Amino acid sequence: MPLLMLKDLPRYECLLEASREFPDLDPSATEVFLHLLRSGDEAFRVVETHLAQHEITQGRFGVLMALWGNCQGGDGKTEVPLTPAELADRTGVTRATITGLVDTLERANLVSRTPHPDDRRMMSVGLTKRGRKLLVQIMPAHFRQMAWLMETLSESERRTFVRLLTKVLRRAAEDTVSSPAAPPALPGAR
Amino acid sequence: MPLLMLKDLPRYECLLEASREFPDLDPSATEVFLHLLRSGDEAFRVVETHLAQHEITQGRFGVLMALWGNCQGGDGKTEVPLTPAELADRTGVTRATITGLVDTLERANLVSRTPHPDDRRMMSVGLTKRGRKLLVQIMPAHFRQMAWLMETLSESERRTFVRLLTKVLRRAAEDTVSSPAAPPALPGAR
DNA sequence: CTTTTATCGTTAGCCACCTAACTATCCGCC
DNA sequence: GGCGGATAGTTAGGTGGCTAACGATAAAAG
Repeated sequence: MPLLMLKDLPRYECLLEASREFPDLDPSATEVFLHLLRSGDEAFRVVETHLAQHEITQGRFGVLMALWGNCQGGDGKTEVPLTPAELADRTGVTRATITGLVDTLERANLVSRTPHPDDRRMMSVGLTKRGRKLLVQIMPAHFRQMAWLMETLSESERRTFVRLLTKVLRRAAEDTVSSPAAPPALPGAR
Repeated sequence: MPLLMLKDLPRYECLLEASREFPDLDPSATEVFLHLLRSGDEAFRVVETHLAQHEITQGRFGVLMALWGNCQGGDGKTEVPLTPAELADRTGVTRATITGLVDTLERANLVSRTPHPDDRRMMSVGLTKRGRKLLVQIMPAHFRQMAWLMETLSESERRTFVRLLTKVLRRAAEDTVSSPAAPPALPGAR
């Protein structure tokens, strides 16, 4: 689960010292990077712990929320059954993973699979009554938890935070699209 | 792998709208939370992709770095063999996981297990020559990648960023230590 | 109409995480 | 000295992620 296998982050002086041995090491960049992964892990752990009380993992929750579909789809009426491929697309995991998650959720009677009416290759996955009920039961505390986690940040800090996170996100996204045969220099050194 | 099973983050208006239906939902808090997990995932993916070229996962890299031990231990001489329990402690995973990772690394001849001289219950895990060589080979590009990822942030932005990340980290840490029998109200609603 | 190509969901097999239980060893106490 | 509890590492079994390959179906090409 942890993205960052490092419990105690190195002190800045350590990074500085290491940067003498390794000129490529940018102390402040490394510091931000490590803090980002560390904080993400911890924030994740907090909500994961809560969801676990309902036998729900982050992956299953992602599928349920996608099916719940408040916004995301944006077309007025919210809850709409989706195909596994659409679920994979929205949650960002592979179709194979969706198969497994839907298996689990179906076993727990939280979603149901039905053949797709138009295309016999496809399935249609939708929330069951029980799934809907569980979501309604879980969400308030889930939302409260996120709110609690960010309580110490002012509105202006939050805006700044989102701006910085977005900057990194965009930068990281550049790396994906980099040409397969990489140009001579840095961008990820692929 | 992904902490956040949600590829496209909801627009702020969506969160605002949803907050009318769910009063517990704090739009700006949720926005920060989702961005944090999303950016963490992406940053992780970037370095993971690089490490994968050397048949190294983030977990194995964590173990290797712990054994390399620049700073962390802090006692002058850097590289020191560690016991599995120490590795687990420093990397933040269970001893069982360490067993698996060390198995893999040992098979690849990057680390070696030897009986601990003082205590026959313990093992002593150390880098092999090959492991040391691989690290020296990997690290420069790894450092460059982190630097590249943060290149768009000024030094002052980085300081702000670390401050905000630390704030969230500390808040999240509060949740762990919360009394098993929780006090009446919120703190994570455990 | 037939053949190819693309797409769907699933399967099989790998990896790294977890918890719980186990064996071996050490240590404190009588 | 011997015995009970703590601690070491491992094992067993579960989960959720991945890739690669598959059979079924649909759509495009001939």
